[in-house]
Amino acid sequence: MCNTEYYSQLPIGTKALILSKLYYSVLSKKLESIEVERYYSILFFLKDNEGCSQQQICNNLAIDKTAMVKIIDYLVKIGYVRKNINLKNRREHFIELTKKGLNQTKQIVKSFNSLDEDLYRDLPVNKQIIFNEVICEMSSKLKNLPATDLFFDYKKTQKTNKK
Amino acid sequence: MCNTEYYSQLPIGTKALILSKLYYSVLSKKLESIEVERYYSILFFLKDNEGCSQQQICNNLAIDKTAMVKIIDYLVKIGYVRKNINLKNRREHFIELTKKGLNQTKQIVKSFNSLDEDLYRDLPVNKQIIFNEVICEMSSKLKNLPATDLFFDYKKTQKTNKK
DNA sequence: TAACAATAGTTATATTTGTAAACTATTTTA
DNA sequence: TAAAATAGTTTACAAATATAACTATTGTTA
Repeated sequence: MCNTEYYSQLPIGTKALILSKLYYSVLSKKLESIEVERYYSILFFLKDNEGCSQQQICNNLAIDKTAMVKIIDYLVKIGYVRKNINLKNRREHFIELTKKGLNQTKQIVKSFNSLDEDLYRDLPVNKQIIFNEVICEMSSKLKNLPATDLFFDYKKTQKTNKK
Repeated sequence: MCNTEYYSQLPIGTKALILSKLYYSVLSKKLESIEVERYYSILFFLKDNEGCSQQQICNNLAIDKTAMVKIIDYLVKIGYVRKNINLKNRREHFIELTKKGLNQTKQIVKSFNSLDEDLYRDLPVNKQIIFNEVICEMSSKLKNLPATDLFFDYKKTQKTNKK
């Protein structure tokens, strides 16, 4: 037989995945009027971290760097961001929001914040703090456990030149 | 300029998404010896909910039902699950683990549990409880907010017969 | 009870994302 | 200076996501 409210018995990672799916589904609804339908978290991140390199976005948001190339290309195409070579380290590209991108991103940030407020409403502040502490600690613990190297470049190139 | 530890300032949904990515990346590493490389949460769910319908899995794990068809087909093909028509409601298919599937799932459950234990270790029990309360409450709140109907079939067919 | 709506699952299609490998260009290290 | 590491790109393919239309079955109601 099948429980209807099984959520609380699920593993931590599964709970987190479901929470994020529900969250982004609600957020997308709130942001239907915006041109972009995704990449909200990247724009959110860029607003606070102007002139970031692509790799820094990847590291902070756990997104693969080959996926990031396409995302940035798309955001450049629709005029949300600009790409400038770092003259001090010509491998790096600084990513910056354009005026248009910044305007749209302000709305995105507002939606993120209002949704977070909805979720924190009626929740005692000490519980909010503990929730944040715990989720941060868990992510930082996980970063130090052996993983399939999905997002980070931990010596991916040890098998040099295949021949 | 770019912070290296920006995580704590991210929105709730983004934190949850990153946590789940890190979690599954570590879990996959632990389960490298297992034949399947994904669908761990579905097998975990089935172990406690034998004879579930596909729709019930979808509702509980927030997975789209068209994706579920392919996943179940695959799990049937590799001999992990069985599909039986519910004779009391012939639209429904009961999904059950086979002996092989159950054996593999036991290892999967073990890995989930040991990873959760790692994450809870050194964390006071009251914080563990609050974390779970909060994450459950948030998911249940989100289910009651307007969303793009990704996973659930809330009157998707209101625009009848297109003509 | 006949028409209609709702539900469970399927198929088809298109787009996006995930993953791996190999690659250029640049910088760092030995 | 040669080798290794880093940042980003390209290609190719597998898998996930999203939409729409579909069958079969069950529930509702005029």
